[in-house]
Amino acid sequence: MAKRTVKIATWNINSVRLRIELVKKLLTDHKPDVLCLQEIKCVDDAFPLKDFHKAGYTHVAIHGQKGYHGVAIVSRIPFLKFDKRDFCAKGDARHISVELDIPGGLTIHNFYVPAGGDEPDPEINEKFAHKLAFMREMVDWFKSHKKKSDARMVLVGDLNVAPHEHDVWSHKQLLKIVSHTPVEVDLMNEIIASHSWVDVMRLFVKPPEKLYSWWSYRAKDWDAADKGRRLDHVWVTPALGETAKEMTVLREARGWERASDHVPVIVSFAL
DNA sequence: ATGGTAGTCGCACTA
Repeated sequence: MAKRTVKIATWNINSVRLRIELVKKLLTDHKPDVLCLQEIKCVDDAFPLKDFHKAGYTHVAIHGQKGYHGVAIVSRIPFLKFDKRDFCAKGDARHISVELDIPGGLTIHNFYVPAGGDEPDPEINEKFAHKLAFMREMVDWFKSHKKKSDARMVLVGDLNVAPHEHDVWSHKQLLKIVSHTPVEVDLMNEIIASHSWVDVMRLFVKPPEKLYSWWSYRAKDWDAADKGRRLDHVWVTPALGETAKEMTVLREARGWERASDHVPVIVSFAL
């Protein structure tokens, strides 16, 4: 049977309502089959559904929250089911998953991991404690909920951890900065081990080449300073590793007017 | 060592 190309994009949009025109530009220019959004910053009812419907994305799964966080998956491919989980049981909307209606099936998990505040000590910073607990729960949950359909899974999102030396502009200077501390990287590696997840972005851009998906709003000139971090990720289960054919980090999107501080990551799979 | 920017919802919080 002929392989079908399925293009999946992930983007921390930092308010989907404010940046709906940028989202539409991404959909028009790159035509992903599925777009996973983080930080939509609105409740389900306020999600700009009509814009997505007009653009051909008629299948939409939303896990929204007033003002903060929130994730969604919009798709041209129908869903067989969708699910969401309240990690850490505190009412935060940071996870949603769908199963795509394609031969062989495909489950997509979309995560927005807590940023974790500034101080990398869980004893004095409860936001960092929350981040570590969230990641610990990801490890436990992925280990304890194994089923047959897990063979074909994609995990995307803003994981708020830049794990490798070349995922940050200065490994040495960021070792004590939240997103690049050893305790976070260790936990991320435990999550990866839970399903032998494959880091798709790094299949295409090998170290020591730098790879970033986020540049702070606080830099005077983000492009010239280029003090980025790779906080956004696309992982697949081993059965899908060979199916990833193309990967784009849309750096130019950081320069768009009224940009998000994250840029889209787009991967094409031959499924 | 500090402060720099952005978004939402209100005038504090998260990132």
